[in-house]
Amino acid sequence: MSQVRVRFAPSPTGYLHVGGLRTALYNYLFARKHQGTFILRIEDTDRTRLVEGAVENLIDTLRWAGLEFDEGPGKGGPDAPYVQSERLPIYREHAERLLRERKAYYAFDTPEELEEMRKRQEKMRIPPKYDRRALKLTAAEVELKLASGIPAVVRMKVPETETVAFDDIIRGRVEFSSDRLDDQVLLKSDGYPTYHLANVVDDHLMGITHVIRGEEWLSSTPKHVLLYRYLGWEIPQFAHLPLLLNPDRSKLSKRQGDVAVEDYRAKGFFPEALVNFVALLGWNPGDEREIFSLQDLVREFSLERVGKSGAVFNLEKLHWMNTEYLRRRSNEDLVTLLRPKLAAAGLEGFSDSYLMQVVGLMKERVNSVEEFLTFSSYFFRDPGSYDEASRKKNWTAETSTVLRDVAQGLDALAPCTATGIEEVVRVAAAKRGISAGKVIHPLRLALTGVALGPGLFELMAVLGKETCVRRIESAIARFG
RNA sequence: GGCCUUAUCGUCUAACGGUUCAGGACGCAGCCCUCUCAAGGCUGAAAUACGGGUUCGAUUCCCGUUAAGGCUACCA
Repeated sequence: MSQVRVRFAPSPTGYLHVGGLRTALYNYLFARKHQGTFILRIEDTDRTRLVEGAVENLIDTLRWAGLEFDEGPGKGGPDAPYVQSERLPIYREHAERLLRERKAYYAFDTPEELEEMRKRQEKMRIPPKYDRRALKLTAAEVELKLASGIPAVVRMKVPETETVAFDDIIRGRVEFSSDRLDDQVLLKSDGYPTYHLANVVDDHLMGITHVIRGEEWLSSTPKHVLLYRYLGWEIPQFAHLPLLLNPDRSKLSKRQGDVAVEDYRAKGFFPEALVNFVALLGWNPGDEREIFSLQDLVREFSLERVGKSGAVFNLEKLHWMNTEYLRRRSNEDLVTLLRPKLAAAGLEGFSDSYLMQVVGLMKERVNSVEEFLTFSSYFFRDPGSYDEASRKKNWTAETSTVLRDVAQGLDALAPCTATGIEEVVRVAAAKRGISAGKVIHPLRLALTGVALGPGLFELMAVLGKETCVRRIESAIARFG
């Protein structure tokens, strides 16, 4: 196999889609696996859909995910520029070549005329397709229209009846009959190319060996094959990836949940977890391993093991995956990640050793760094409210009396250790002749405001006795 | 409507004609552990869309049906 060159070619319409992330990932893995080159190319040929800052966002998100590209915008490379809007003359040149060779032709139809034509065809129940009225124009008529500045497009001339076939790495041989193919617009009236022209021209000029992209492109591939043939170019290998799906099995869309990688990033998912998760949507190693670092994936990946059917983007498994990665992080790492989130919530001034203890207690109970705050805010501030169900169930007539005993016992406790605290609590319970549980549950409520969390004595040792006593007193003041 | 693609537990998937009561994972249920919640351990329910072939033998190959999805733009 000659030197592998692959590309990820998103259009900058705002954010990186998780489906795009997987496409980028598979391209990246394939390139690295074969010591090839991974190229980022920006397909910004639709001026109406441009979004400010989208390219920077795309690059930033790719970097976050760990997918470094070798050539692309901002990075340069032998085939620069890698932004299609900066390559307009190249597309025009090739369009003109096709024009000269009569493999393409000018058309001057207005959007209204095309719309009308489509409606008529629909009514007659025939497949909507350009009727080639522009081909009836004489050379002189075309010249005249061009000269007078009437908006013109260049359309490719698809052969009447011919079988267009190609071999897809994932799907095998796929055949189309050319009479079903439309005379695709190649160059728009604003001078920009359509995807089809720009894509084929760039893939050839950039020496792309494998086109790895989503299945939504499968139907337009015969047009691309025809274009390669018209231009006399070698056809790259195609690999059309199965789609990522909504729970209802339609193509993954914004309507049914988060599709932007940055949404998951903002929610605190680890890049390794998201990457690992999407890698397994359509690909598997053939055995029962599921946790893979990017390096592992590079080693194991192959297009041959990519499946054919669409995969539902299953949030629950992503959560599990993220939890797996969280458990694997060191407590030090987690403290480092937690600190800025605390600061953002206006919670500062905690020592590393304090946060290390919090992380130690909560690590097995949270699924993301965010959850250290949402599930255990009581480590960082006194409870603002108390779980009502737990209060009703656990706060009895004798509670305040026994908690006062506990507070007193804590005051007297010299080294405030978990075992020492446990002793205090059990002694207080014994003194009033009640079970330890009768103390533990209301005590937890008084200290944390909630009914769940880590072992109470460890938790109290971390909070420290001043905080514990203060919270006990304020709960007693509140509930009597 | 036309063209193309796809079809194993709810979901992600394994089994590339034969040591398969169809394996694993997520999720779910139960039990154990236990001061709660988790974690952990154990157990369980849960699938080859349907109908024809081919074959000694089909989840696996072929055909049809059905269903789902994609495409059908001067969007990518």
